Amino acid sequence: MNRKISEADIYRSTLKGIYHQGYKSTTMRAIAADIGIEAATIYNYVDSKEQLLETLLFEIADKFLEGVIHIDESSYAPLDKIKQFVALNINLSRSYPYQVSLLVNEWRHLKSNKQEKFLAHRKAYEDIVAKIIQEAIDCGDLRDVHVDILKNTILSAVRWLFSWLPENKEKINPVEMEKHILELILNGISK
Amino acid sequence: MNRKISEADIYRSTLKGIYHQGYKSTTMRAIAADIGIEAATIYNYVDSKEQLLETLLFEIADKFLEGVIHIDESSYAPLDKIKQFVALNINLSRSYPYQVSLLVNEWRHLKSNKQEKFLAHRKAYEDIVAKIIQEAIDCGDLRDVHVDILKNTILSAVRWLFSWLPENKEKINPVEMEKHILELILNGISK
DNA sequence: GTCTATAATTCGATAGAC
DNA sequence: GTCTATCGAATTATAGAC
Repeated sequence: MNRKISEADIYRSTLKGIYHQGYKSTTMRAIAADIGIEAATIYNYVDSKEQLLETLLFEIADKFLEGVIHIDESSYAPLDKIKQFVALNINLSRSYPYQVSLLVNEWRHLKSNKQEKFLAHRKAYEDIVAKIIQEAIDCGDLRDVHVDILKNTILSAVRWLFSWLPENKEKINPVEMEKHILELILNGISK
Repeated sequence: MNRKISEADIYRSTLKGIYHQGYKSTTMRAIAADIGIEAATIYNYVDSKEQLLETLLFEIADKFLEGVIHIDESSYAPLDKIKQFVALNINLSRSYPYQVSLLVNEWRHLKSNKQEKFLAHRKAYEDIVAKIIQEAIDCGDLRDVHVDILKNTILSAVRWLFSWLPENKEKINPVEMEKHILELILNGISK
């Protein structure tokens, strides 16, 4: 064994860097220094900096799309599908908080064709979410509000977890947390 | 009059650039080209690129802090303060969507001392929000949930507007929109 | 597989002519 | 006030020794 590092070390360091400083500010030198090698060595594992972002980005995007497809294809009632969807977001944000953060902004740094691929991927994901929401409206389980407003409010209401969970010292009981968030989204903040 | 452009042109172009590509990818040359001048000319109006970001960032941060202070100091009941707070977010996101977007991530590109200033500013803002929420819990108007979960869910639930409103073709009636969003946050998505 | 050295580019910012 | 020209630093990526 004459390997100083592994490919996983590079991806882990890249992810940490992008999460804290953003893609552009995370230099190959900084990634290398973080794991104790020189920048040139990275190119023995990956082709380019963009490939690092691309891999990390589509890996987590696939998990979201797969998850929502499975929920959609399940036999749950529409409202229960939405509950499952919120749970999916909480679980992925808990398991992969750093990677989830990439989905918000960093896709802009992909080159044109990869960027289009990502946006198509995201559209497929959001279309399924919108479809589930529409079904829940149609069967009278959800408020009859403009579907975009409903969709974005739901999506947005769980988009703070990826930045909060890593810093959360108290380590709130995850089952309790999910219960509370679900309650807030389904039945509102007011008592 | 021998001025080709104005300071406002520079800030407007900078803001548009950062909104679409991020601070690091928005070069002084690109800003200049967008308004039909050379990059060097910008330095006749501002000292540095960071000054552009700093000005735009604190300008909008001040509006949020001022707004929430006025709400807190008003004679509204706690729950009504929260309604006012949601309305404040919707109004600022509508009036300054590009600038609001800066608050999410771009503050990371400020230099250390300005970054600390921003974070102190943001903490003051969120502390007031937390205080209002706690008061509303105490008087029995809000669900008795961990205040961080409540705060982040509310803050997050209106954080999609700045990116959605500029692209919203249908131009939904703003009064109607505010009513619906308020309803979703206060009473939940389920009917 | 990792290193040193460096090529090629791009960026923020300045100097000085007009 | 705006321009051309350019400096100096930083970046991604490659070449080649070991």
